[in-house]
Amino acid sequence: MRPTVHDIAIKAGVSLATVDRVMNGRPGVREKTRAKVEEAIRSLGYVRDVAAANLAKGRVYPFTFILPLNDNAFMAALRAAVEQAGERGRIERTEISIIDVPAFDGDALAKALIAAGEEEPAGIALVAVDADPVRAAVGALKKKGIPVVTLVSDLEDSGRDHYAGVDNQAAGRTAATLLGRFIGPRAGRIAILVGSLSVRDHQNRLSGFSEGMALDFPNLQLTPPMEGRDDAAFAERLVDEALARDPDIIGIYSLGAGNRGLIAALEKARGNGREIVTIAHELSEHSRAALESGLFDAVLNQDAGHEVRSAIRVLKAEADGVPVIAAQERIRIDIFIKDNLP
Amino acid sequence: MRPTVHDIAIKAGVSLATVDRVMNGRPGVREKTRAKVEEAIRSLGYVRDVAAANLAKGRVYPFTFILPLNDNAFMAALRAAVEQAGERGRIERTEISIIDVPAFDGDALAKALIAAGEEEPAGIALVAVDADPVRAAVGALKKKGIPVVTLVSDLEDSGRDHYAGVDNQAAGRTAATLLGRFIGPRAGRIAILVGSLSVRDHQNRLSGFSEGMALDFPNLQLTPPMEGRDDAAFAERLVDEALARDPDIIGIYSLGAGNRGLIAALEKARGNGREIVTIAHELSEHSRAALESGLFDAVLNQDAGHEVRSAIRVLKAEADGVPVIAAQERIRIDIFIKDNLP
DNA sequence: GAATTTTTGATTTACGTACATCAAACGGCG
DNA sequence: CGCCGTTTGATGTACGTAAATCAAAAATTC
Repeated sequence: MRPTVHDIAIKAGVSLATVDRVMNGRPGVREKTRAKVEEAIRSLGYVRDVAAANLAKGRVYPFTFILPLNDNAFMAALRAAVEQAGERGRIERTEISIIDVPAFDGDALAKALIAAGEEEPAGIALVAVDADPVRAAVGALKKKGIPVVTLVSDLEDSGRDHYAGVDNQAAGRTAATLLGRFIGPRAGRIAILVGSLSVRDHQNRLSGFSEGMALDFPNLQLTPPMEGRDDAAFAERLVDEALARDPDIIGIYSLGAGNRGLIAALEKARGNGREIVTIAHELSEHSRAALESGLFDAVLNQDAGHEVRSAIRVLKAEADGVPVIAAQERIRIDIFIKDNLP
Repeated sequence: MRPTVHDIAIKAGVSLATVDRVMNGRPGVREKTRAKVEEAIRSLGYVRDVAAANLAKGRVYPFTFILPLNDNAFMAALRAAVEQAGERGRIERTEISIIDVPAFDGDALAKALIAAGEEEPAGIALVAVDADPVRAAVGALKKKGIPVVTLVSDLEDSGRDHYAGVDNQAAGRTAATLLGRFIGPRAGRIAILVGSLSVRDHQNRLSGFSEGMALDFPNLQLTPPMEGRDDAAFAERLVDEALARDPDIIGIYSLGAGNRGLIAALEKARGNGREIVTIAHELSEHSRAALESGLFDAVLNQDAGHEVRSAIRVLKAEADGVPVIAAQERIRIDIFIKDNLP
């Protein structure tokens, strides 16, 4: 059997109460006694039974997720994943509340963070916007001892405990390699469709992509990125026009949301006998269908469910003061082609 | 607050003892009363606090993992993942014991299963070998009410509760698409390196690969599979010879273990100015280096850690009679290229 | 209607930990 | 020595569930 607090007490030759004082950092224990107890803990290999501890504390973990009001498929999936985690949470003693903030608005996010901190939750997860007020707000939360995890989009130099998301620079490079190799030795131009260049993730993807292309595929030239605003109709027109204007476009990298418009444009191109090698981001109903029909050649994906669950695991671990298994928390860049769809 | 058994008792107008009888399927409750209690459970949305229940039961989950004595990198990783899960298990109240069996020996595996069943564990995970005695043994375990999960390699029509592993047929098709597209329109021959054709997973991969190639890449012909026995030196010689014999080989699909020999052969080929597009399985130290140096073009991977953790989650859920989240338990076929290495 | 069986209630203990309270022992100080 | 503050012990309650016991009530049988 695993050792319990009783065993510790006996081994250390003290009472249960003293063990409790040591274990929970309560005052009124002589340094010498504390050392004795800690030695007993070490030598018996005692590990606190977290379930029992939480039961005793009657503890629930109130976590706050701050999500942008951004209605693309990925954000919808992310929100759904958080809500689902909230429902499952009854078993796991988590109580997840969601706070909505306008998308890409650093000041609003910072305000929301501060407000969320007032409630003294056991942890906060946010889809970060790269702005100094946000950084400051996160710093303030950390100073209050509240675990903070960034979700999907990171925030460097903010003191956040963890980033539950993918390396977007690497994602861009991955797209470059796949696109270049799928196209082969042919020369031509590559169109790039972004959501908005004001978003940090997209910037990173673009820079990784440009770097990878320049390095490995001199036969391919990049056209200036088109900002589709994650709006299907608008993106469709942009792609239509680009393809009409430039017959040398043989590949497209779409690194934002709004795949529907792109798909519509590609369908028209195919109707005209033109096949464009295309790589897009985020697996959804639409991008999945596009993979299966051959309109998309590959889709890079970050699993929203994994990200949310990872964020919760990390927040819980931080709240419990338990170490996290880093390998389990690394969010992968998934490559999907028509054959390995889940 | 979430409802407790007390709330159920009050709501149903019965005593705690009766609620307990209903919840744990104990006898001595009239059908009418049982219905009343169940209605109260439903209407209050009661969910049993599993942590508290386990605490009360003093329950530990003794799980048995039956692993083949097979010393390739993947099996080593799998074993390590199981052992690591065993150590973490103290917190999660699992107690994992590992039983070794000779690789690919159906009779030995069946015997081990029966012996493991005698101990009445809370669940059994096995790397299945496709043989009737194994099927029968699994059937017997199920009849005893012991949850059974297949790991890495499935066993159809055996009544196992779950398969924690990838779809190897799909993996083969994925390899075909990647290899064909990386090679492009060139004509040539593809060499295939398997571990052993007596292994079910490899058969499935091969069949998926052949199918995918035949369908989409008529410019590429497959040479008969070489059996490398997962032995580095032997595989190296096989590949050396094949490349020397056949100058038209422009691609290799290695679907087994023993990547080291393949890598050595590819290095020599590169020395002779010959670049072979290569796709292999299982990410390891060596295959990772090969990706980075460009000797491998892609590696398909199943994450041993995910598989083990998934198997444990499922076994625990089965033991608790709790539903599993299917989406979380699906094991992906990971595609790695040099840019998205974890 | 009495005897018997089945169903239900009331109550207790336990799991491993947290937390609070009160008493006792200890130390140093004047 | 007595006083006072600190350290430690003893003890009890709680968390939500499991499991057991014994008594009481209800339903069934003859």
